Amino acid sequence: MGSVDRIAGGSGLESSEQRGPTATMVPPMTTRHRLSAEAARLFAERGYHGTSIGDLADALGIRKASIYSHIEGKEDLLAEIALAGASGFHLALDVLPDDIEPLERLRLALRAHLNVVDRQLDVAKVWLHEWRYLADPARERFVAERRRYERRIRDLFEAAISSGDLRADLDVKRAVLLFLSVANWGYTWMTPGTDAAREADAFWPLLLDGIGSR
Amino acid sequence: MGSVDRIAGGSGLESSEQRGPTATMVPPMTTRHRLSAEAARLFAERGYHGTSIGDLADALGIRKASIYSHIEGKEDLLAEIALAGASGFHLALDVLPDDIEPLERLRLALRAHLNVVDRQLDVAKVWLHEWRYLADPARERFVAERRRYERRIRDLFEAAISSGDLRADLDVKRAVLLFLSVANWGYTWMTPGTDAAREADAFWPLLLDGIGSR
DNA sequence: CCTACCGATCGGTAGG
DNA sequence: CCTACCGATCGGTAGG
Repeated sequence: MGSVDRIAGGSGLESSEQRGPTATMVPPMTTRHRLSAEAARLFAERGYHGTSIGDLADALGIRKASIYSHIEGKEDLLAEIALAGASGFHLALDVLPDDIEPLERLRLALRAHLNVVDRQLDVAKVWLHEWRYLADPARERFVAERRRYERRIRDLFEAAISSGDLRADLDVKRAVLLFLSVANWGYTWMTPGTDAAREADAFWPLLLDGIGSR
Repeated sequence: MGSVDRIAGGSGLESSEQRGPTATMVPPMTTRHRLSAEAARLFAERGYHGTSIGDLADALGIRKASIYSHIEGKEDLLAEIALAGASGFHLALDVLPDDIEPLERLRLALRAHLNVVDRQLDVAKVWLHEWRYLADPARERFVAERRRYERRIRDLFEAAISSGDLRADLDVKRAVLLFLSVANWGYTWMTPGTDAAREADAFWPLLLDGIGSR
């Protein structure tokens, strides 16, 4: 549980591998960072219950008992990754420009969300599926962060209605669900090479104007 | 593996509980049926790797060794449930009336999909998430069924474009993805009491006409 | 970071 | 459907 506090800005869970010869001066990853990254990768691939501490140790090239010098228990890793996912999505909204129209903000929010899914696919998968294996103090915190995120998306919708960019009679609850459906379903079809901004902009007119012929 | 063939029409996975005093003459559930239903329930709740054969035995009130008189291995159950999910979604499309306009068929397809999610929530969750723990002969069959389902939805879109009900310049690939996003994301917000047809009809104008103000 | 080890539980089998 | 049992692995600890 305690290790959750160790997440610094940027969460350090972006990638578990060093870049190739084109990138220069990338600092070495500490074992603690590699542990987080490998845990995200394995939890995403095999699931939390399908990944053993021994699997993690093998991935790091150390003995499994050594894992416990970094964490107190396996669930620490799940809590850390799930909350890092929440941080990633929140941060993506935080850095949105605020001198633009509400509808434009909403468009950029879709871009931002799909971008996080694409750039942190492992973390996003844990954020979507594995969080439910969290036990209660961490689980409650996670659920609160997720609800807060949904509220922030809803607020963007409300603002765009107030400004007249979206229909005044819009079914906000379901419009938010529609937005989140598209945004979260991205994990199924996005691969590391996907251009998230391009995809978001391709979905945007579908959402805005619909699929109908009129 | 072999037990997959035992799925009859309707799959028998609808519910693990007998009805209350209002329903009459409901035939007793065999242990084999209860095993499937409990497995779907537990796999949906705790995940495939988070559910032990002992958990299943406890849920049925028998010893875990007795489970093996019904299945050859734990994965049989996963294959059976995942493929029962595929059957459920396909069947829902099969029974759609074919003397109606393409766009109306598409609307009913959304109803049908959300209805399956609602009525077989446990099976739908396994169909969405747990299938990936399937090993290869069963996994390939599952993936083929899933692709076939997506193709059927795509065909409905193509037909509705041909008939002029949907825009001729529609981005079909992403429109299908939008449809499936909404349909599949339903598992997160639907509860046993949800009116699936009502929900589908509430999402429909959002999809058709969009959320924009024009 | 290691070796050595713990009790509990895992999926599964033998043989009724 | 049961009792009895299997080797392997689980998360985790002791003690360097």
